[in-house]
Amino acid sequence: METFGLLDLGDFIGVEGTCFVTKTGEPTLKVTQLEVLAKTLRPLPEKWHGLTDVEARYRQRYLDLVTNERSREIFSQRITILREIRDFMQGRGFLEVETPMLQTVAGGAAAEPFRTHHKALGIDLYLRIAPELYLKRLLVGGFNKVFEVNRNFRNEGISRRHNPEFTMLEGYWAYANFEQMAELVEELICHLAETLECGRGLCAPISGASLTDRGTKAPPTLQVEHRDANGNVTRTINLTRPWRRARYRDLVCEAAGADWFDLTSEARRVKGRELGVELGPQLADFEVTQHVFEKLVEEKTLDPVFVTHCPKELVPLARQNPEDDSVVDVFELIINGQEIAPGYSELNDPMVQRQRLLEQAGEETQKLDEDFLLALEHGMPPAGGFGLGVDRLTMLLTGAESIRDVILFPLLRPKRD
RNA sequence: GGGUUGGUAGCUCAAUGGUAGAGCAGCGCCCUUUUAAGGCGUUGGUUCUGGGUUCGAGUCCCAGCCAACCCA
Repeated sequence: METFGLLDLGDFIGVEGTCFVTKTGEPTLKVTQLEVLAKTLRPLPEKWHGLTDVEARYRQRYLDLVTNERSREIFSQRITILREIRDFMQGRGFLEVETPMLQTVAGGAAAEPFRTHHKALGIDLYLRIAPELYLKRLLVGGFNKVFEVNRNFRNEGISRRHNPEFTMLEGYWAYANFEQMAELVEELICHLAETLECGRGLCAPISGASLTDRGTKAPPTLQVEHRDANGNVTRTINLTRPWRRARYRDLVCEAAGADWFDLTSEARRVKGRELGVELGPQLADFEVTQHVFEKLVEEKTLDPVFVTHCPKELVPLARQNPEDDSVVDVFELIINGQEIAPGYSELNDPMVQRQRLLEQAGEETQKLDEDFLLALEHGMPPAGGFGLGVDRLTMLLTGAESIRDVILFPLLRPKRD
């Protein structure tokens, strides 16, 4: 019994005994054997306030998880999301595949890669910035429905929305187009939202997001509520289907005036600045419009919108629209003020693809993935493709304000002392 | 990369330029229905780092490190 006093909060112990209820009604154990399984040397953070220092929460995630229930809950929801993504995609006949993380050419996106080196081969390799070019090789190989959910690496800045390594879902579907991909993404995200609602009884949110399914009468609604630390709803995002589809051009006109595209270049700049958009002097016309789009449409859009018919300058690698060659057959899904998922009718013409990649590579022809182009020359079926950032999706569904709150060990600058 | 804010005990936070404190945790004793928190007592500090101003710096100034937020 003296040893009991030597125990500290945080020790792991094993006990044997019989259960009983005290006269005050408290269920308890009459302990006959007690064994220390592990001894703590350091005290846990205070249990009432928990660990609130943001830096400590990220650097010593284990303390955050031990102390803060909300944090455990977010990661549990993330795990559910990943499991349900796989279940959903496999249920629709997509094969989950694994493609190289180490690539000789970092293709499939416009981003700065991380470089590493293979000793035995004596060559530099890149950590992938996207799996796209390998998944398309699989389309050539006859895998008509494939997906991969795994890490991408981009050697760029760190922010509330960016971590250098992040988890991406990409899916490709032969003989489908971007509109069918939009449908698929819409069903997938709604499925995830509904599933998290089901798990609610086990891990009811204290703060952050909750999902409500209001009313059994038509039309049923599906909403995500984001809450602050006091549990007050700060934002409600309506995920009820069907989601809006709108053309890029129409959305710009809604925000900046129906005559936007009739104005002269100069008049557009003036009007853009009047509307509060900062516009540098060197911008091309399509960039001016894009800035207006980002500030006045994207950032203000809470509920889901599939933006279609985007100008080809913005998405140079996509397939052009058959009726209007100034726009491309893609969608950008916007929810909660940010891009969540792009989708494409994929380019499968090897000649056009080579030309576009050459233009993109410019002087740096070593960036040309000849092996991928060779694969296309063997014939890739027309296909729809999409990408979905799992971290940002988790932020949306859990109400996390920072990507660091949905990544267990986000990259921080190391402490020196 | 630029701007703003912050960094004090294990944790949460105080401290007009004038002896670095409190609550919780810890430790000791007492009490025994204690949904964070029963009572009394008590230990605990390179105030992020390095310079400077000053009789005197946690506080003011400069530089650096780390972080958060905003902007590019």
